[in-house]
Amino acid sequence: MARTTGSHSDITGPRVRAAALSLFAQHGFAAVSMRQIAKDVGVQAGALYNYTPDKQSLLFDLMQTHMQELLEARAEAFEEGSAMARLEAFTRFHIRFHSQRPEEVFIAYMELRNLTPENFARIEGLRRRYEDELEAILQAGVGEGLFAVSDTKIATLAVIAMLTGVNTWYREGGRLSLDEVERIYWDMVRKSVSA
Amino acid sequence: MARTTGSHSDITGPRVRAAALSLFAQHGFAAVSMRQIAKDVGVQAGALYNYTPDKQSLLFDLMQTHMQELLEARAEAFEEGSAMARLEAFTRFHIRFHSQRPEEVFIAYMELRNLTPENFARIEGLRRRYEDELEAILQAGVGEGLFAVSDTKIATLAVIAMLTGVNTWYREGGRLSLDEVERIYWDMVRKSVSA
DNA sequence: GTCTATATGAAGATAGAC
DNA sequence: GTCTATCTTCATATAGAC
Repeated sequence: MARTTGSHSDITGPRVRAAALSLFAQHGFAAVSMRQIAKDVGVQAGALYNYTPDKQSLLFDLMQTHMQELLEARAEAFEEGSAMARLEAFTRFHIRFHSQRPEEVFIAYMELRNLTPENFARIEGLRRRYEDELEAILQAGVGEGLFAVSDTKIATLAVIAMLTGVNTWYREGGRLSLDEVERIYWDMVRKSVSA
Repeated sequence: MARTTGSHSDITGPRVRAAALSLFAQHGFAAVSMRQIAKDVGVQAGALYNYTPDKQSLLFDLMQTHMQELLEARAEAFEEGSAMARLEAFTRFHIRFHSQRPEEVFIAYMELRNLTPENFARIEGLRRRYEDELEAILQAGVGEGLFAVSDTKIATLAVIAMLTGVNTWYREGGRLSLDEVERIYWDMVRKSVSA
C-alpha cells in the first residue's frame, strides 16, 4: 500500500472494459464516445489510452474474450454419450451460458460490422469453431439413426438461431425460470431434428 | 416537362430513403452521416432536410414502412385451413418475405435501440401484431390436437427466431434455392411443434 | 497513471441566395 | 429544391506536466 493517486492499472483496466461493454450493448459501438466511457469509469478521456490503443481494439478485446470464454466453458461442459444426450447438453449449455451474458452476446452479434476485416475474420473463426461442435453432434446423430436432418449445416444454424433468440426476451426473475426455459427449448430442439 | 433544375421532389425523396436504407444496413445508423447519404444521392447535405425533418425520422420511416409492408403482405398471403396448413403457409411466407428484404430486416432488428422511446413503442406494436398471428396458429393447432406446445408465446418467439436466422446466411444464387430452404425449415418447424 | 489542454476533423442542423 | 456557408457541438487521439 502506498500511492493513493495513480497506479490503478490492475483495477482501472477491468473497469474500462466493463464500462465499454455496458455502454456498447446499450447504445451501440458507434454511438458511444470515449468520453462517455471515461465518465463511467471516473477518469478523463485521455487516461483510457493507457488501457487500449484505440476504440476499435476495445471492441475487439470484448468480443474475443467473450468467444474464448464461450469455447472454454463449452469444453468444460462437454459430455460423453449418445448424440441425443450430447445435443441436450449442448442445448442447455447454450441457453445457460448466453442468458448469463446478455451484453456480451448482444455485442458479439450486433457489432460485427464495426470490426476491421482482420478482426472480423478472427471472431468469425471462433464462432465457426463453436458451430462446428453442434454440427458434429447432428452428424453423429444422423449416423446413429436418431436424427433426421437433410442438411446438418443449415440445421446447426437453425438451432443456434432459435436458442440465441432466448436472449431477446428472457429476463431473470420473469415468468419462467431458466430451468423451464431450458426444458421448453430442449423439447423443441429435440423434436425438430428427431427421426 | 420543364424545369431541369430543382423540383425533383418525387424522385429525390425515394432516393434519399434508398440510400439511407443501404447505408444504415451496411454501417449502422449511428455510423452513417447525413453527408454520406447526401453524397450517395448526389445532393448536398442541406438538401436532405427537404425530405426528412431529421435523421431519426429517416430511420423511423424506414422501419415503419417495412413493418407495414410485412403486415400487408402477410394479410394477402393469408390462408384458410387446418393449423398445420396455416403454419406451413406462415413459415414459407416468412422466409420468402424476409429473404427478399435483407436490408430492411437487418435494420428493423439492429437499430431498435436508436429509436426514440415513442418510435420504439410504435415499431414494437407492429412487430407484436405479426407475432400474434403466429401465436394464434399455434394455439389453434394445440386446440386441434395437432401440436404439442407447452407455451405458445415462447414457441412463437422460438420459431420466428429460427426463421429470421435464415437471413444471416442465405444469399441468392448460393448452394440452396429458396424452395429448398423453405422445405428444410418447414420440416424443422413442423416437427418442433408437432404432437 | 492521470491530468489538462489541444490538434484536427466531422457531426447534425439551419440561413439565406438563387 | 438545391446550393454554399456557417453555427455549434462533439468526436478520436496525442502532448506534456505532475
